[in-house]
Parts: sequence; structure tokens; C-alpha cells
Amino acid sequence: MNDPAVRILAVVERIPRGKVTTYGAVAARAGLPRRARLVGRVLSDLPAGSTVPWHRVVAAGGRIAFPQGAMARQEQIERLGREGVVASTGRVNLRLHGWQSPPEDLDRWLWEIGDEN
DNA sequence: CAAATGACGGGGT
DNA sequence: AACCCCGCCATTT
Repeated sequence: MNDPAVRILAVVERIPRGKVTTYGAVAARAGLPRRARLVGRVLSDLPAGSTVPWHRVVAAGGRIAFPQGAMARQEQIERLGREGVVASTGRVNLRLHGWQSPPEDLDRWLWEIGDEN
């Protein structure tokens, strides 16, 4: 599907439990560089019962995007804590939980590496 | 059409 | 850490 929203959600759904990534990274991974804000907008439109792991997406540097006092902020911190990701300080350690998305096409990836050697 | 508004990003103070 | 500013982009005023 060429729909940007669909591609964005496809990326978010692949973030494994206990891992997190940033809005900008999701956008880039979805083939939409410089569209971090679009990622936020798409996630904000998720229906109530959605199973999409939106809580695994944080702002640059591991910051929780929601402001102090926002219900969603506590919700996100709670969900992350439930999967072993400490976010109680309003920020997660990307060095520990940052998700390194694997190349979508492993064969082509291997080819490119081989091309450099 | 100009200005304001965001689940953003990066830099500077 | 807490702000402020500006760049960026899609939507809404």
C-alpha cells in the first residue's frame, strides 16, 4: 500500500516488546524522511482498542513526547514499565532499549555489504 | 492567502 | 533541566 499512514503503522507494529524507537526513525524507516510529525499525527488517530504498540515510539533522545500532566504520558510510562523499559523519569535509555530495525530485504542487504568488500 | 498548530528534530543559552 | 528559537510538514484557522 502506498498510503503513508499504512506504512507508518506497519513499521510501528514491528517494534518488539521491550524496545523503543523515535518518531523520526519510524518516518525514515517508512520511507518518509523528515515526516516525524506525520508519525505523531497518525498515532494520535489510532482508535481506542488498537493493538498497535504506540507506546514504543518516543521523541528524539528518548524523551516521552507527552507533557507533564497528560494522561497519555502516564499511560505510556506504565505500558513501557510493564515490558521492562524504565521511563519513569520521562525519558528512556535508547542505548539499552533502542530498536535497531533489521533490513527489510535481508538478501539485498547481504548483497550491498558484499559490494563494499 | 497568511498565521497558527501540533504525539517532531536539533542547537543554543 | 528548562526554556527559547527555528526548520520542517500537513492541517486547520
